[in-house]
Amino acid sequence: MSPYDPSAFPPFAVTVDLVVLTVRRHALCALVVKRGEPPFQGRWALPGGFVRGDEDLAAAAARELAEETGLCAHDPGRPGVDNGAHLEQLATYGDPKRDPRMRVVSVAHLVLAPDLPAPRAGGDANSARWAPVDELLAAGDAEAPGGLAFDHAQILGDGVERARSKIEYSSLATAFCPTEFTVGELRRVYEAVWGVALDPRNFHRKVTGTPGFLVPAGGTTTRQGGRPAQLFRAGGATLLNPPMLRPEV
Amino acid sequence: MSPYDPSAFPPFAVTVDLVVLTVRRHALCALVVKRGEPPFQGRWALPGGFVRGDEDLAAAAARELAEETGLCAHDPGRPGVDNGAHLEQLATYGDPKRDPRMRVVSVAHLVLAPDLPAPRAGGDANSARWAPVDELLAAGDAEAPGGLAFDHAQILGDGVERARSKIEYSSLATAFCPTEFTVGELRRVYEAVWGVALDPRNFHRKVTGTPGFLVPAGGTTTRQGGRPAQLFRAGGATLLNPPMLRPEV
DNA sequence: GCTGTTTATCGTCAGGAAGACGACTATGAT
DNA sequence: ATCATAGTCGTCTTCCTGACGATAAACAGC
Repeated sequence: MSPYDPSAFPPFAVTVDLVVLTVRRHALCALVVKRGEPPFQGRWALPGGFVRGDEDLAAAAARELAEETGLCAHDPGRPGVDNGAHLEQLATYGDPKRDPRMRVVSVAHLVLAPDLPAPRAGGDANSARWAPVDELLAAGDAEAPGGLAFDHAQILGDGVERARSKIEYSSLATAFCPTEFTVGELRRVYEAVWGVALDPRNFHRKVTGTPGFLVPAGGTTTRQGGRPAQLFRAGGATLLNPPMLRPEV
Repeated sequence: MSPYDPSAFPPFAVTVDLVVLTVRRHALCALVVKRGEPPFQGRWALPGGFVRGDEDLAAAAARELAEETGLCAHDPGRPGVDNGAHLEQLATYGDPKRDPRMRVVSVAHLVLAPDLPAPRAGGDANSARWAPVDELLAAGDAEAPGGLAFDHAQILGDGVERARSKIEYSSLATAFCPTEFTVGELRRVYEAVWGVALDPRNFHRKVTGTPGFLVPAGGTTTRQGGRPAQLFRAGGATLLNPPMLRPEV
């Protein structure tokens, strides 16, 4: 068969879906939007949309992210503005039955963002919200009445697992923090993402002792109450060696 | 816009490409096939092909793998025969210009296989071979005369990097070994994949001391020369904690 | 001002893991 | 018999981590 005869392959629709994670009030939260049309009308789903004909996958993800949140994604693959969120490709989902209407292959992307103001979804604030991932995943998949649409529960679970493991050996946890942050704020990020309590003294020793992880920003803040804490910025290091260790069990 | 109006999205072709890695003669090698038609006619490329209309992505990858190598892939996602190779999704490549003829989105998969007999490619042995990844990557990308076709140098590089990092914290290195193997053979896998020399004594202590990594198979072999070595099988553990450490620099 | 509370930061100590490397063992080759 | 090769067991030092005591600097309430 000729691999490029247009009749030799079936047509696919390609979409991007976004797992946008942030830490709000000590909980790991994901952005979900309410579906306005069938199937799964009225159900919550991950934001996403079709890839355009002349558009790269990462560009499509960044465009959808900007449309949904106003965030400017910082693609680590190419230098540029980094006043935004971290964006990386997560995985691709292509089960023939994942969309009941047609064959859709979805390239899921993972976004890690600092705490944001209330989400906007094309101006309609009622149709988008931050929801704790524990609640979303406990609600089950699309078979369950309150579960996410399509296979989005699976996608969200994969994204959360990626985030949980990636902050172990990279400095990505800083993507959940504002530009300047304290060691305590960074620790609360780890605690929220992993769902565990960490020893503040050992955590402080670890992160300040890892070269390139944090650089002092020169000020202090007392926004958490208690003794003023030094402010830091994310350092140049992206890989932590040795890694942060997630506590057992 | 209606997201499911067929006129609202452009048509894509979806393919799977395979990064099939093995260890041969102390070198990490990848399977490449010679292209029989333009573009890049006569150049080496990764094996792959179109996803069928009713086929899951992993199934398409397993089918292509079987067609190219006769290997039976062991998808860790679902239980089944595991007399074959490890297969996992790697990443998806969708640059609008990655194929000069049309819009093709390729879902790359990574396969780790034990050393195999000479490859077959549809019966034509001249059109497929194992090549050391160092040579393939040193040859450059599709711009260079001897480089891999399309963006396959990029895909291969990503697959190699995934394999290099994944054997650190998982027991995946055993996927490069036959069913029964010695500690020395497993060490040579790590040395080939990482391109470093490891201390045989510390390596032996590490792998035999990690619970669930190796289980004794009950025999010994002398196929490497020297003192007979105990034979092991891969144990049930998939995640190594603490991980194997790749030496610095 | 004083006291209690909260958070940040520094220090100490014991246990474990890893790198460096010595020593011994069991095979085949000469 | 001797040597080369590979495998296996120990030792020692160093570093990292977890557990946890102690001090520091802010604020709230009396």
